[in-house]
Amino acid sequence: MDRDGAAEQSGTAGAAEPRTRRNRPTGGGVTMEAVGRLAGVSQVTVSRALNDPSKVSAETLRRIEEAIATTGYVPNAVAGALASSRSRLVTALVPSITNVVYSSLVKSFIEGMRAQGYQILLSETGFDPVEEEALIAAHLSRRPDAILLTGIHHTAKARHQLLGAGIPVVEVWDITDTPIDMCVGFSHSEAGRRVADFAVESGYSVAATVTAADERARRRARAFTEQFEARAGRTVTTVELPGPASLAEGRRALATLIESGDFTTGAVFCSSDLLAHGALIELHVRGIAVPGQVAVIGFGDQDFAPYTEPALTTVSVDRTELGRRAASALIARLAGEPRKDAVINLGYQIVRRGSA
Amino acid sequence: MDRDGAAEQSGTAGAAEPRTRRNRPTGGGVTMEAVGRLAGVSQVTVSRALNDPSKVSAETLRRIEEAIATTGYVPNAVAGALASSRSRLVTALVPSITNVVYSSLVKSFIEGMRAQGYQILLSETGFDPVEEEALIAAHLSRRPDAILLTGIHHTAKARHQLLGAGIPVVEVWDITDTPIDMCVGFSHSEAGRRVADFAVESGYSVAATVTAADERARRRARAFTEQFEARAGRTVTTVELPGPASLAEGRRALATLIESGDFTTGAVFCSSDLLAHGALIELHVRGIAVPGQVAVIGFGDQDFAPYTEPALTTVSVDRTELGRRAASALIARLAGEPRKDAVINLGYQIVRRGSA
DNA sequence: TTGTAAGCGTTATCAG
DNA sequence: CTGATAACGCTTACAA
Repeated sequence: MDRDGAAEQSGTAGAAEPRTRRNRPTGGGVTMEAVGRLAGVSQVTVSRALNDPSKVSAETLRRIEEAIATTGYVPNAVAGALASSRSRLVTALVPSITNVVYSSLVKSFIEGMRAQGYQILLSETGFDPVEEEALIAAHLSRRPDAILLTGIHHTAKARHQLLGAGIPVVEVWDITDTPIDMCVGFSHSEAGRRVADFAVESGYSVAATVTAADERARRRARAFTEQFEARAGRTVTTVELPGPASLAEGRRALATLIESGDFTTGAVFCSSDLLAHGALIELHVRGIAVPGQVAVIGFGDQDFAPYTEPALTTVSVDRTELGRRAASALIARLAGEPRKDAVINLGYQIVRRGSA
Repeated sequence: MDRDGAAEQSGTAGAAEPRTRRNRPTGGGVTMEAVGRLAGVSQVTVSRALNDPSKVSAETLRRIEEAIATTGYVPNAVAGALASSRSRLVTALVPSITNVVYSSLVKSFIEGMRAQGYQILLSETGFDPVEEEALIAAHLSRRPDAILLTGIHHTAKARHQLLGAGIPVVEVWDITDTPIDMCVGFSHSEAGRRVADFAVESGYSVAATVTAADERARRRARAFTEQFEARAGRTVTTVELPGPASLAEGRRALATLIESGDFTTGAVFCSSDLLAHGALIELHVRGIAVPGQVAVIGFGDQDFAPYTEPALTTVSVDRTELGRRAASALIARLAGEPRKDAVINLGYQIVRRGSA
């Protein structure tokens, strides 16, 4: 079979058609038109064959499929989106793509959306609302069918543009009574408070927090501190890191805490498991018994948490479920279903292991 | 100022224009047309104001900017891409987005591309070439200006479609003399061999490998094994995991190795730092001296590697630089520069710390 | 079952 | 400096 069927057909087409604006530069794209010509049908029929094969006769379908195979045709989703005003594209904004907490959430979100034929355009805001605003505009320019945002705090302009876009929006990893559209997450302040309860009830009368530069983490730490101070009547020592969480920062924070002399025994609530793991290592190196002298509580329940030494007591949030629920919330809206549960609280769970 | 300027203008426009096909459904999108009407200029002038302000008078520009602000206009990149056949979109495919090794690489790639105005459509292949093939087709349908792939092994159909797309392609995290287009990475087999040299020269005469389900990791392990056996004259014990690397799997693998009795002393080469860290923990729990009785070597030099106990000896690959170079390679091509270095070998570095 | 025609919101070309 | 006008490659009526 002739590899270059299109060229052959152009002869068939006959008389000199007026040449179009662009001199068909690189072979950049086979069109439905070309596929149709090769299959002996019109362009629309090819469109139908692709979008709803039941509307095309078996024989025609076969010829079209053959033509697609020989031309190596790849549908142009850009043109499709413009014509139908449905892009089958969904946008997602997360604070960090290298942080498993977010990437695992996004992973299950992507899987959920992909199962329905949606592709995901992902960007990272770096925890910065201004950056987020710029990215929202950039994403909106691609005319996504829906959008996922992390957190509930966005600039006024961002909210305005989101509302103006008229598409379903889901905010995740936090919770509010007044979402832009929909929301699936949990309460960070409540989680912080409950960890304080847990610490108090576990018998710790002294506490410290180690918190990365993340508004939600700070909110947890603040709630923890208030509750712990209220119940234990002791001031909580606070360490706020200037940057993101890491094992190294966890070690350093514990070293600081211990060496300062302010904190020699008690419970440390870290804003992430990574920090907590670092804390564990530093304590081990210094020969400080865990949880005997110092207890450590993490946040996130990352997959390594059960395997640290001792195993990490932490707060578990089902990120996979969260991503899944975010996806199905959007999918329901995209399918035209009326919005039912605008706010879904997935909660969290304090998992007691060896470290506290 | 009237919020709904467009409506006001439609009165100005005068007589009944023939209504278009769609009844302007949701206010889904302000157009350049609408902005132009409000600013008292034509649609093309708005386009110019946005793409090349120097071609528009200062006064006109001001009025257009005002109109954009009051209408909340967001450019339609879909229409723009169709008209210009440049999408300003670049596609990236990685095996896993939750694995820092890849996400950190992608992060710096994204930053590099974004600086030039490109957005990145990211998907995860799950280490599966068939899945990758499907994703390549899906991505190509968005008509990206360029594409980044992880690794050098792709299905024949994928290669064919990539070639047909006629866009710059960069393959990363591996190396070959025959890239689809360009390639930036390092040699996995060479790295494996050099780790074997390192182990032999460090005095270990017994070795084992623990390897996750990743073709490149296996290639490193195989090269390590061959070289070690050749130089030390001893068979290398091999543990191949069925799934991805994790701290848990690292612990388990070491437990298996030790309990089998085949391996009581020597060096263990793990296919990732995560596995190595798990190994360290398991050895610690069992009271086995590191590196005295068992030495551990990781791969990747993740940020936690210097902070494990003992600090992890591992193979460092500059992923940030890799992502950056991949971006600049594409950007150069997109700017029309001729391809210079089609293959860039960034190498790797064996970092000796405490564990081996 | 298939085809024709119009239009999606831009950019590129060509005039003025 | 500004404006018509023709594409870009599809999808959606509407007709045959």
